[in-house]
Amino acid sequence: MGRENKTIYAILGFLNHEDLSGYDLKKRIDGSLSYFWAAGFGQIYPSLNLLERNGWVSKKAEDKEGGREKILYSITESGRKELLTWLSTPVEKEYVKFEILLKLFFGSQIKADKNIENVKDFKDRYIGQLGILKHFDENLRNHLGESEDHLYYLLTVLFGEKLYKAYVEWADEAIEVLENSKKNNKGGELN
Amino acid sequence: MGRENKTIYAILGFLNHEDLSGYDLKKRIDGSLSYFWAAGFGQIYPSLNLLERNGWVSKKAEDKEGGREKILYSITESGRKELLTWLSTPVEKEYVKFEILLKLFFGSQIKADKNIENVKDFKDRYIGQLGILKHFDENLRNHLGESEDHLYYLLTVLFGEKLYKAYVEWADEAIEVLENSKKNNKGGELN
DNA sequence: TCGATCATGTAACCGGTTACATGATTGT
DNA sequence: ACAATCATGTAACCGGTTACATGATCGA
Repeated sequence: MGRENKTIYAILGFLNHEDLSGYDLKKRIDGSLSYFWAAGFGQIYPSLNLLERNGWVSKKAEDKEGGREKILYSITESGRKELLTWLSTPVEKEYVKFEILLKLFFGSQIKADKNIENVKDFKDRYIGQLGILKHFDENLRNHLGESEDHLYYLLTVLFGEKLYKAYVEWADEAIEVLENSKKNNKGGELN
Repeated sequence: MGRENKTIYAILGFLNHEDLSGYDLKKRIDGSLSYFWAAGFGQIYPSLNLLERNGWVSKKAEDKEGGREKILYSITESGRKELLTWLSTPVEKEYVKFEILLKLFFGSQIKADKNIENVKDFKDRYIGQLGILKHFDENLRNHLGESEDHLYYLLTVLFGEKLYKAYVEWADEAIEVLENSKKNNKGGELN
């Protein structure tokens, strides 16, 4: 599972820009990281406590006329140092699980058409996602230069586009291979 | 986290071919699924117990002259039914976390060169993996037709190749963008 | 009035990882 | 003699998800 709570770095990263509450952090994460790094309240609030115990963030209740109290967190100097250290550390190997592949690996046990259907479902999902990413992409390109950050945001979007395109291309190939295998039962011609 | 232990289907899938022990299952998984679905002993043995409690597998001690006892598991009729049902069910949305993107998202906080280094590390890892997959690919193509299974195995390998190629292509683009941003500080020209 | 949003948290649970315990056999 | 492999498991722990509890404000 990666053995270390890296969501704390997502939190530190945002707090490095501005003071935020747990609720705000959730919105920031949902709005920009969620495609490759999601987090729920059940993880954010405990993580904030952990960060505070480590002295990497400090909290203060925001004065607020009316409404529920809001707790704002600020990054500390040692928190900023921790963030920068982590940013400069080489990435660990990612660990990915693809249910679609687990299903296909044992696919000979069911009809080819069923497998094709599963692959099509998979494909359609990412065609939809590609459309969303395209908007992000265009938006970011229009605002490049306003802030150096946008360049980095764009790099993450480019990754998503490459990734989802690879999914879709693979799905098309897989569907073709499976369609062929229905006709010539002896394994189907490849290439 | 996906909310359901899908590793049991990896186990059922292999047991559908032949009776195996927990130890054997680990080797099967390491040898063919581990690129997209890993499992340790600490998960396999408890999962086998769960499968048995559900009546999806049955166990029998294998007679063995000398050496430690070996427990062989066999899939039951209801286990086979469960496997086939799952195989025919549409895949759930996969949930992937990319630490490299989390780092890059906040990349403006450190030197461009450090980010480039991180991306290069990422790239090199997958260039290596691509070499390994190429061997799998060639091997499988040479044995297509021997069993229908090989066609399905090949589809999972094709996925890996597409995926890792996408990683590498993105890395090259990202490195180029970051190199450019070092020269023209105003965000770097894209396209 | 009613649902959405703002806002903070806790508890139960589950999947998965790591470390540990145990001990025989086989190959160098 | 010693390391690797065969072989089965347990316990502690951790990251993460889901559901629950609570209550105010704001717009339709």
